Amino acid sequence: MNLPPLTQRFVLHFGEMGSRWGINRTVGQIYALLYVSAKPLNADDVGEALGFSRSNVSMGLKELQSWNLVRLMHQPGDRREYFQAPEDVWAIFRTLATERRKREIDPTLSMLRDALMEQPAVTEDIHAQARMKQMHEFIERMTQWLDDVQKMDSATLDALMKMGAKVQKLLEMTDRVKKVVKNVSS
Amino acid sequence: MNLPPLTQRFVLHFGEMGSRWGINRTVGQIYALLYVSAKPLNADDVGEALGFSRSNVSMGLKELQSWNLVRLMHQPGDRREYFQAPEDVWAIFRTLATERRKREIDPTLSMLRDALMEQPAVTEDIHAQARMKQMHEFIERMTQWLDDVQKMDSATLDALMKMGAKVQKLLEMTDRVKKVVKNVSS
DNA sequence: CGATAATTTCAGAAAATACTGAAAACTCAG
DNA sequence: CTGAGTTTTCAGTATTTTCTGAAATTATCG
Repeated sequence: MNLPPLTQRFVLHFGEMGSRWGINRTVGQIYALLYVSAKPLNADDVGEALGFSRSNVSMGLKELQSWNLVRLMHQPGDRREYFQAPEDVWAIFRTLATERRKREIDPTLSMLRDALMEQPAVTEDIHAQARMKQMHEFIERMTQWLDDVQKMDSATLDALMKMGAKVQKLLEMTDRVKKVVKNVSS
Repeated sequence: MNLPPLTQRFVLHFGEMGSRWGINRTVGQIYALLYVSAKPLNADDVGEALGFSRSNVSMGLKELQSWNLVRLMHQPGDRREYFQAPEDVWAIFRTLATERRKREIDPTLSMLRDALMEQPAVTEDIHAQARMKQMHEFIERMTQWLDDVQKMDSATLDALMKMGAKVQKLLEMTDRVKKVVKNVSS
């Protein structure tokens, strides 16, 4: 690996981090490299920059494509495929959220739904089922909220997050306003 | 493994899921078992229920403790340690968020901060640093928001999430109200 | 303070995962 | 259609992670 110092630090860090997620070191490093690169890179560029075999890069890029995390493009007069990460960090985050949900949340929800339909046969399973119900409700609410949030554009989301805890105050205030309006009109 | 059917399905599912997160199968299964159990379990209970060696259970429980995901207790007249998962799913989620942040986000933030202080030496690193700045700002905003949210109690959070997209409408409405108030009073 | 019960550590075995080079498959210009 | 350029597949190897049993450590009872 022979990268400029800042890039190298970033790439190595994401390699390590990758393994804490389900993603492996190779994939983490490839994504980090694409993320900081000014120009799209082809598989050979990536392999050379990171010191991976060509086939390993191919696997890694395939994985990233399956996550929708890289865009594939072509340069005029060059047959090779070039890859780049999206510019917008918000967009990357959204993709990540969508994909993780598809892989982790949805299967869990479906398992829970199935389990909730069954009639528990033994005492222990009665309690277990009650616990599953709690978890199911929690996840349903969480994903419903995520759906709502995903529909907003980046600007609105940004505004909402900047408000942070103030949303709570807003909630209370709105409550008071509503009451006043009601009193006046009646 | 000899568990009642619903419990078994749940436990196996979380074992598989565990490996998609950084958590390994054993730890996933142990947590699932504790989560659905009506009573606290000791290490032998767990080992027998899941068919793991005593030492493996010990490792798994230690891991879960380091994540603050289990509570340790004692039964009167019994020397063994008993473990249970918290009742409140919200609380579990919060712990998970806190811990993942400590392990994944904070180190990344600190790496990014360091990298942003440096003077890039080559052209590529200038662009790389700009990208890191974007990521840093995004994560800062995200974690600030999480901090705010974590401070709310479960009920408020629940209300907020139920509103979902309506928060946006609320935002717009409040804007109008403010303008009206301003007009009236001037 | 022993003796006993319970937990933890740890070296090595077993299993799972990642990585490579070589070969196969695909793509496209001529 | 041919063949050079490119990407993908895959069997075997290397590496990492998980798991176990035995031994060491710690805690508690009498």
